[in-house]
Amino acid sequence: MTSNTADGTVRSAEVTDRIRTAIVAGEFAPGQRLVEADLCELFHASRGVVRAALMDLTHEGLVERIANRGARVRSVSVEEAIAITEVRMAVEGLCAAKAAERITDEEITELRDIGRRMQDAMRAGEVLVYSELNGTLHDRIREISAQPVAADVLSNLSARNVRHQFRLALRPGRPQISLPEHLAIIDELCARSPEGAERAVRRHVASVIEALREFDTAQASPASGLVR
Amino acid sequence: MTSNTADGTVRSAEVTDRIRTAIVAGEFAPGQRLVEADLCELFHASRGVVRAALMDLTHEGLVERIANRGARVRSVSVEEAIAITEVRMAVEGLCAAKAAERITDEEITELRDIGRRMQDAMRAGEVLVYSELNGTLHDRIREISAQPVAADVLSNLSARNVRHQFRLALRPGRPQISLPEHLAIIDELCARSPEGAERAVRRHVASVIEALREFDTAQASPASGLVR
DNA sequence: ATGGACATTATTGTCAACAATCTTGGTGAC
DNA sequence: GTCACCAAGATTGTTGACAATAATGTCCAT
Repeated sequence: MTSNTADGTVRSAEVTDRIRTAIVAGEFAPGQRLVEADLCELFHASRGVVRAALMDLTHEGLVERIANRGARVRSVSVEEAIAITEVRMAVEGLCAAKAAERITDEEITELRDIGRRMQDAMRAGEVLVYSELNGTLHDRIREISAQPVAADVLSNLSARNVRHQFRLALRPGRPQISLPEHLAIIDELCARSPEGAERAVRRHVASVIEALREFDTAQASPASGLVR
Repeated sequence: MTSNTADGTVRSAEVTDRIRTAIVAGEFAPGQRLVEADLCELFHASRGVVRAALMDLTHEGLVERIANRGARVRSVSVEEAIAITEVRMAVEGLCAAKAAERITDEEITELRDIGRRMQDAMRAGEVLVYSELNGTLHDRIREISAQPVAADVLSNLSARNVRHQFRLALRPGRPQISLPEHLAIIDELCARSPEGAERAVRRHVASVIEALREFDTAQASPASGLVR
């Protein structure tokens, strides 16, 4: 049951969600123009709500708008994905440090459990399960840190990056690299060491950046340097 | 010459700017309700543009909106100001590190010049000049770092914090504390030391947090603990 | 052919009216 | 007196129509 009105039109938040989903899922390709009238027809909504949705998504960094010239799906270059991840590294480091100070005994067992399940998933080759656990781990650290501003910033940053994030997770060999890093983060948190946790998070995200860079060149070189 | 239309109504961006200015200047007090109809009359704009402006400002963190219940000026508690500043610390640390890697010789002389002028301003007791130089220093570091995402996040964070930032700068004795910290940042940047610059920035922002905390208790205690 | 002025079209920006929703004050039953 | 309920008012959410703007195509002079 959606929050549609009786006549089949949808509310503002719904339209925002649906456009966001479509962008994240790749149904709207990066760079594609988003003409308000088209979206109205597609979602059976009025232009007002579509406009509002586009404004929201612009602030989320998923859509790019130029005055009087319309909106388009923002295409995040690898370069920008790296910049986003660099900031994530700084802020997640902060979260980890704060989480290490505040973590409770129950949360420690919870994180250890997540770590175990990540190991299992990797051994079983369950890439998607691993990727999902990865997400919950990062989320839980945010929550434990009790730093609402950081959580806000991070949710914004990862929204922009979903595409790269996703493609990266599916890279063969990637879980093998990131698993020990994740386990190290969990260890430091459970040892209640703020400095250690921050260091571990930074090491991890630095390795993500490294992988993004490799991904960039790996993509560019098969076309014998003509791309970019 | 503003971007007004012939009949005296104003464009969307104008209204956003004017509301933002009014909030930052304190004309709209924290917690004050912002009724769309009132703002329409005040700025001679239609409700559509006022709504858009409020949405923008909501994303900037200056305004708080609850569905069907309207918007109000977001009141940033000292607690939240500290959280904001903590994130700023992390991100500005990143900027400083990157800036130290990229800084040119011209920029080094420029920063040294800012440092000298800050010393002069403090010796002369010119608090406002000092405060302004403080702002330009932080801005220049951002620019030199060439980290657009970090710049984005930071501009958002400081927009939310203007009020506390301002009150803090006017505190007697504050420049005496922060000046050496600023000079240390400049020194590390000019020495092109990423780690040193990040450390110096963190030390500085940590001292800002400390000052915010003191400010909090200094405000609370005169009322003999009844506040909070 | 080419380049510039002009009309055309596609698209976004703005507005005022209407609908939905929440708050507030009152009324009556208990 | 207090609670639930309902009506009235205030305020936000939505819509479709209209205005303004930028992109595109056309025509004519050179």
